[in-house]
Amino acid sequence: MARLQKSIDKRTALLKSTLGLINEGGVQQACMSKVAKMANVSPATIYLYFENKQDLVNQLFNETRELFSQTAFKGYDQSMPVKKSFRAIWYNIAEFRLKHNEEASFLAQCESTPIVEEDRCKKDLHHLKPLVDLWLRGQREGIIKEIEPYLLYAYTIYPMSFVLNKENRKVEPDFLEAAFNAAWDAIKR
Amino acid sequence: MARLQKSIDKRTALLKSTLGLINEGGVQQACMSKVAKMANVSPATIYLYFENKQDLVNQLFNETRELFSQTAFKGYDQSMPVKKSFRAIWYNIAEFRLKHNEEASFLAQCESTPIVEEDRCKKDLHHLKPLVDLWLRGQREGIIKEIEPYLLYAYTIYPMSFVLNKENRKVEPDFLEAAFNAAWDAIKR
DNA sequence: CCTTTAAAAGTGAACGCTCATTCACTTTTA
DNA sequence: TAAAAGTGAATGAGCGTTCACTTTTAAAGG
Repeated sequence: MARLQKSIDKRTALLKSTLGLINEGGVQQACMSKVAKMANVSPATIYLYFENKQDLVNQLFNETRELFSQTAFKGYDQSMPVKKSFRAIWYNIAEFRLKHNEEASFLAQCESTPIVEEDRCKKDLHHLKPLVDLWLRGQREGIIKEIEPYLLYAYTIYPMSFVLNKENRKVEPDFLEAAFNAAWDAIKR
Repeated sequence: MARLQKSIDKRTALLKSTLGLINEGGVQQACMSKVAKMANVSPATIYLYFENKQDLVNQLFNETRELFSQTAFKGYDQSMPVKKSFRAIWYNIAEFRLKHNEEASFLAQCESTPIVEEDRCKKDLHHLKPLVDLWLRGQREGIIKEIEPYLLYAYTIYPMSFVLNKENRKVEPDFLEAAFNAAWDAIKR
């Protein structure tokens, strides 16, 4: 049991190290020896937990995006009105960008770079299904513009990865509210 | 004269090869030997035109962004009303994304990846100064929301790199107009 | 409770490969 | 004909990955 926990911790440390190194200098800077050193293990140990480097990066991507989705829909209640729901999800995602800074910029890097293999559904919105459904409901209710979810995403969620970045100054509540209003105005009817 | 032209052509071919390779598989896939082969020169020849790989990538970035700025403000007339000017610039940028597909996705990659050295002004809007000035004028006229240029950019220009991508289906005029309307609605008062 | 023991986990050094860069040399230019 | 441009092969560093080996683990036996 303690043994299992140690194993999990080591795996987590390896993922964390990879995350940090990729954020600092891209994939080529995250070499196996550095990842190993940062996680206080031998390079060979990495191969007990991951098939190879690509597998390491893929798993990091999958788990990071899973964390993203979970945060996005934390406490989401479908019975609320469209705008209120949208606001809740939008702020959840903002919270993710702010609290999990490294994870967020890693995901942003994956979106515009061939780091991760999964090309097929890289650009679809599968991981945001409940949000897409919410938009469709909003469209049926005549609240939201009749444009593709793709566009709705581009003008509400996508900008956050630009706006909420670490090199940014402190993010005031006013700033966040202004950003949310811009997002809502972009897609409301 | 013919000699000078040949020199320029060779340099251009090298930049073009680098662009293509980086887009295909990231910086690590754009190795000097491949760049050389694709441009029909010897690897050693690259070093007649560029100091090293980083210099090659930096120059590619600078010149690509220069092309971007020039396209953005092509035929820009400051005396026109704010919305009309904004529309013209927005469509210019859309044209850039569509016509110079490779250049556009390279720039997008640079924005979220530590490919290029120039960290200082990576995230500022220096290369879009006339647009920022236009926004300020719009704010004075009470047409545009009183929020930072940073945010205005995030909700009007930044989304385009997501929306207008090569793996996207054909871009109809209607689609483009819908995207523009979303952008304008996001920032108009 | 302590010792045994075999499997599991972990290791540092080494291998083979690829890459950026250089160099001695050849070709082109005017 | 000498300077400029271009070259293919060589160099050395760094990478991902493997391997022979050591250490740790925890259940079994006394």
